[in-house]
Amino acid sequence: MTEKQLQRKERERLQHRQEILNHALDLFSKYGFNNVSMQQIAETSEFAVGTLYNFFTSKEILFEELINRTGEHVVSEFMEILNRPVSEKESLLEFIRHMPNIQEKFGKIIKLYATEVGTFGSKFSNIREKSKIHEILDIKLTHIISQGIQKGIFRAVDPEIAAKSLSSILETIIFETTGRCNKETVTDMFKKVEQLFLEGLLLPKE
Amino acid sequence: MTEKQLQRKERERLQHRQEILNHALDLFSKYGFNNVSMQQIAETSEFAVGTLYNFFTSKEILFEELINRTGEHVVSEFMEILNRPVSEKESLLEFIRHMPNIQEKFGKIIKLYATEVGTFGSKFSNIREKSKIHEILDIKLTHIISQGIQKGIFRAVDPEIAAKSLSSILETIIFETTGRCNKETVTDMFKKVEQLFLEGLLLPKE
DNA sequence: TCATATTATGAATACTTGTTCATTTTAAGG
DNA sequence: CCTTAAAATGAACAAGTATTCATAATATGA
Repeated sequence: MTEKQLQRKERERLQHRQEILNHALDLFSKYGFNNVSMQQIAETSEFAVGTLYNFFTSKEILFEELINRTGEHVVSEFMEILNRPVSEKESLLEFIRHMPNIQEKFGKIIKLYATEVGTFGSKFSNIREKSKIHEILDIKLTHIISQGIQKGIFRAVDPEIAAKSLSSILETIIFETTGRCNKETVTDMFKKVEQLFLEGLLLPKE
Repeated sequence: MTEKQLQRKERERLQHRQEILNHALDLFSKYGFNNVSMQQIAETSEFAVGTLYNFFTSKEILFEELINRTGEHVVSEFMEILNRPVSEKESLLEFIRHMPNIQEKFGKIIKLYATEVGTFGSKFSNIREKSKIHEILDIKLTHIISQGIQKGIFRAVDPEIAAKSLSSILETIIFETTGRCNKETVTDMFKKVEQLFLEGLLLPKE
């Protein structure tokens, strides 16, 4: 077998693997880990059950691969935005403004992650640290807000609660819109978060 | 059989039923619907499996009873607070300040509800409208904030997003603290939400 | 104490679903 | 065309668990 053919075979194998992961993500994020059978994943991705087991040694491993692989993408995309050398206010602004893209690209995985790993994480033992979306994001946001307070840009609120507050409303919107709304609606919702979060609720003079 | 004895039997039966529901809530909220077996519920509540089926025709029905019964309690407690005849600002304030009690009494059910019904609600067909915690709460909060804006108490933010924002940070805290933190810690966290949410993040003059 | 009705029991059953593996299909190279 | 290795297949198997039901325990009233 020539070198080129080996490469093609390798590519095809990866392609098939990815196909399975994609369909699994679709199903898991819609119905939850326990409500999707290997049969269903096989049918949907047009392979036989046995084939799935040529790629993944168990259903749990398949799930963990999904989370680890995609989770790291989400985290690195978050970080890329939040590490840009701009002011703390700009940083949060850009973060919120990128949310429609994040939702489009990663809505399903974020939903799945929050539902399965966030709540019953103990069940899955091989989730890599690098893909722990929530923890990493909250730490980073806390740091940014904390800096902003020190510089007198933000009010002296509790940075950790402010970070959690931001990440939880963003997650809620991702939850509610993924697989249901068009991008325009989504963009509009995040725009409103921007106004709410960066301007505050109460009028200064009451 | 005398009248009184019938009443006692009836009371005992209800007592047993409640016992089962209590232990089921404990288990479900810790491990999730699918990760708890009827055997486990039976052992924990010190009845035989068969006895559970004298009270509930199926595992699903048991779960739905739990959600319906307790869900309505949660909703009515929320409403009692939010319907008091005080200003919009006071209303939200009292709501947030009651959260430690809510968490103590209803943390488990709120967690369970969000995890199972909120995300895969389609699986359970008999959840009563009256117990749809999220929907009802968000509508009420939206209304209050909307009123507050009209009266010039609040900034002109989007009321629906503001409502979602508040409810989601409160839910997040309930998630993170239930079964893990003492009441003092919990009270402290909600205090910080109060400051953040009612005073706003950005300084008026920057 | 006995007869009866109600409630509790848990071994047995039925069904779902994750996993395996002997067999078939595919395709590259001679 | 034949050989061979890699990949795909899906029927069969294994394990777990929801549910049933014949039997036992319990309590009531005569």
